[in-house]
Amino acid sequence: MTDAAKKTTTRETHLSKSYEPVSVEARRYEKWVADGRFKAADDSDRDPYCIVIPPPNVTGQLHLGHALNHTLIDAMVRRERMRGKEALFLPGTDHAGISTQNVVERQLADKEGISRHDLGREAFVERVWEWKATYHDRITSQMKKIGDGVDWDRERFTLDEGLSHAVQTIFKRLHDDGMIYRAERIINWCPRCMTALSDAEVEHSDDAGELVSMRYGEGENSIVVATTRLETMLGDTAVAVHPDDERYAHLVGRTVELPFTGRHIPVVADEHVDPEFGSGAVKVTPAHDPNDFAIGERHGLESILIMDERGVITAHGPFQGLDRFEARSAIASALRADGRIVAEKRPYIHAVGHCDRCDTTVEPRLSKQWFVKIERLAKLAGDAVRNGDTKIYPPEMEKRYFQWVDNLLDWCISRQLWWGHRIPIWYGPDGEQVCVGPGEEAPEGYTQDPDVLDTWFSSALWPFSTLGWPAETAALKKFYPTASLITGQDIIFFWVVRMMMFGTYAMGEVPFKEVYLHGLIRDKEGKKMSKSSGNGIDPLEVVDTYGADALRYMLARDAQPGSDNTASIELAEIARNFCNKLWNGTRFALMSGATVEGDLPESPSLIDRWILSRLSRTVTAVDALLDQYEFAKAMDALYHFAWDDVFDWYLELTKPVLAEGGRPADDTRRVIGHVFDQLLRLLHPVIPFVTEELWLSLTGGEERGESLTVAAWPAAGEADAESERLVEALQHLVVEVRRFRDGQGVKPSQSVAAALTGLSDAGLDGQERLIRTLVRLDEPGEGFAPTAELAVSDQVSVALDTSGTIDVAAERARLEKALKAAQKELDGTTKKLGNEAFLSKAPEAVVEKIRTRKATAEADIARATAQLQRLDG
RNA sequence: GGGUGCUUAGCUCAGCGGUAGAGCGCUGCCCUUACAAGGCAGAUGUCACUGGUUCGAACCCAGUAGCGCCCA
Repeated sequence: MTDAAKKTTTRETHLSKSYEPVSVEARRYEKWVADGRFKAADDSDRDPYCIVIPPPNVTGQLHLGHALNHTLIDAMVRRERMRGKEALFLPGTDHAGISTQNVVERQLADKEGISRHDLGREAFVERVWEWKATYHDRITSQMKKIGDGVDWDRERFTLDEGLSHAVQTIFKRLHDDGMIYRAERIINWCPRCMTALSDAEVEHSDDAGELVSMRYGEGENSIVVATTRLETMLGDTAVAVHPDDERYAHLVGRTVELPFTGRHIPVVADEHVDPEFGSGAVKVTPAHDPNDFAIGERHGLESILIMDERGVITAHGPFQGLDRFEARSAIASALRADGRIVAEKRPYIHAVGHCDRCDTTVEPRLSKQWFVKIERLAKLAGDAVRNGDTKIYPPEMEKRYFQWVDNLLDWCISRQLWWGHRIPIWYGPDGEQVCVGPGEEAPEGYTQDPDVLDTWFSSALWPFSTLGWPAETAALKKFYPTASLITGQDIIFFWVVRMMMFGTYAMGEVPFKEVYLHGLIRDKEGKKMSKSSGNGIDPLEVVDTYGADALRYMLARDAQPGSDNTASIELAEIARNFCNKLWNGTRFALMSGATVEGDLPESPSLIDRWILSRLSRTVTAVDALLDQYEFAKAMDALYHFAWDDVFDWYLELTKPVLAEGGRPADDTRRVIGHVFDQLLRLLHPVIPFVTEELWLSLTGGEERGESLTVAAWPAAGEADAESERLVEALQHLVVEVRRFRDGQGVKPSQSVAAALTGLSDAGLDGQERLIRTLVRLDEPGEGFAPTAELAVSDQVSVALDTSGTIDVAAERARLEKALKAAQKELDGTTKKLGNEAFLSKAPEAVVEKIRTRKATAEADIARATAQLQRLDG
């Protein structure tokens, strides 16, 4: 810290020879926080710009997907802060009901051999809070390490007091609006987590099972049904056929005997049966299948639950006490022994639902749960996007949004867990039921519903509960609706849609004006990264090895809207190399006396005009790209401006000027200072640490309490096309000479005598000395005897005295290659221009362009040919 | 099964109607006092396949094949 202060106060370049992130990052981050750089004010005159964090699981740890997400959010917010907005990146975490409870239960079992029931609800929840405290510190320190510029004073947790109040408030409001109800329905049940799940928490995969066809009943009174879930037959209460299916018309209204149970079940006619599938007859298990439940309701069938919460068969009979999968094979054997199996298809690939937390096969199960009526909310959420109140980036993602939001079923929100927001419904001794709002007391003698709410129920309030809702806080007024939501496209259904529903419902206004859905992180094989498949790259390891800036840069430069990121450790190295290059470029600028003091020169030199023009174009491009969340392209533009234009050309071009000294050198020092000042600003949102460190060295701003975090974002100036054209000509000349030298095996350090002609015709008056220095061409001296002549362009040619024989073969090869390329170009353009249809139908501008290309090709050929002849001569 | 996207240089990806591009990798030369985590120069492609539209197709249309994702 004191070292750094010394560095900047002396304004000298005590920067190390290469960038060492560890020596910079933690120190910088602490200072930013201490100086309140990320704090947003509720009462400022500045326009608001707020993005709320997609809250990570408080007991989880950051993976690369989080790092990508945070990088993009942080970059957007930092840029807006620099643009003078009241910028807020609001942090927090969620309580992740199921997975957190799972983890703590497992730990209790492993370490103490007890279950949550042994502890009891209160003590168990107490334990989870302890667990939460530990892991909360881990995840926040990770966020600090990757440089999240969040307002820590506003950090929220879904289970904290304010947010719990918000949950209770909206529950009560929805309840009183008739939009929350309790009903017996078929829900997704996880027999391992022992709780209901919402549709979104079920993942379907195509699994290999078996399709077994079996016969119910005997003789004329028999019917064949097929199933992949044999065990459910114990709960069958009917067989259904299509009403028009003549094969079974005689059976409708009669009963067949259900094996093992002694029950006689009716054959019913139902239009929803597909007569084409299997035998055309289906078994009906209303308590264990949503379609069968619907059939059951239509025909007044009994619903028989045949297993308990763990998936163990409870139906009386030989299979009682077996797990559902054990029962499946036991039943198969028994049926086979009975001669009832008429066909078996194995493997039979079919979609099977799995719990997205533990991968256990989900059991559809009749159960009494709480639901949110979705229709009105879904319409609000869908219309908000249709109306353009919220804009989705990339736009293709809208389809996926509508596909979900327009086909939503009622949302099952109750969970049979202890960790979460307890449902604020209380039951009276005589079956009364009241919803208790915030600040209200349940009547004496009532007991509260034991279940808790789906975590996403509270996450859905996040964009406004975190700002103080339901209180009409200044923060809420200032920052709602938030500017944007940036999140992975995999949680569009869990989270984005639900925030849209609750936001529009509770606030009457969308929660965010834009949504940017970024891709997932994959490994080099295209697989989704995960800890279980062992292909994960730990972002914190990347930080330790290459620095947070390298991590952020690597992620941002690969973030293309609509496609996933392919991460590999090599990308981190590339990113680190860029940071190092920037470090050294700036170090050189400082050593050259670059300054940000005073006005820019009134009449800058050609190369200064050129770099200022390139800067202007870069600012324009980066702004346009970032406005569209085109991070990869913005980074590409910055990369090329920095590396190609500034480091490879501009700095090299300034060296001779600086060596010359005098006023031109002073002017250029000022321009170098400006260019680096602006470049560092442009890069700061993505690579905040290295840019801050360098910028403070460049400007000496630390002692004045300055920081790049709050420095003004660059404004694009005018482009200067003339300077760009001239410098391009100069670059072309330089490259041609270098090629020649390289082809001739002339060492870079070796000077060659040369005469340059036609520079003023090419508009490069006054650049001769610069060019000579750059490519080591000495003035022709006594006895100058050119051995080769390079016709660089129509105007410029260079005669070189290589003081000896030249490698004719190499030079000929070089020229012949150029000639061949030009000839190909001439052939192509000549053919086009000889095509009547092309001339009459193509736009004039295109025809003109082809004519120019043809002329250029002709000139190139003439020059190359002449040079080849000279070689022979 | 219904949607939706992808297939371009060895790898990762841009380009989406008018000269095929980038980064990395590769080849050669160079420790040129900012940087070898670097510099200079160079090589590299039947733009998946088959038809069609067009003066002109990597780009538009149709079909085929492979891969991916979402939803059931």
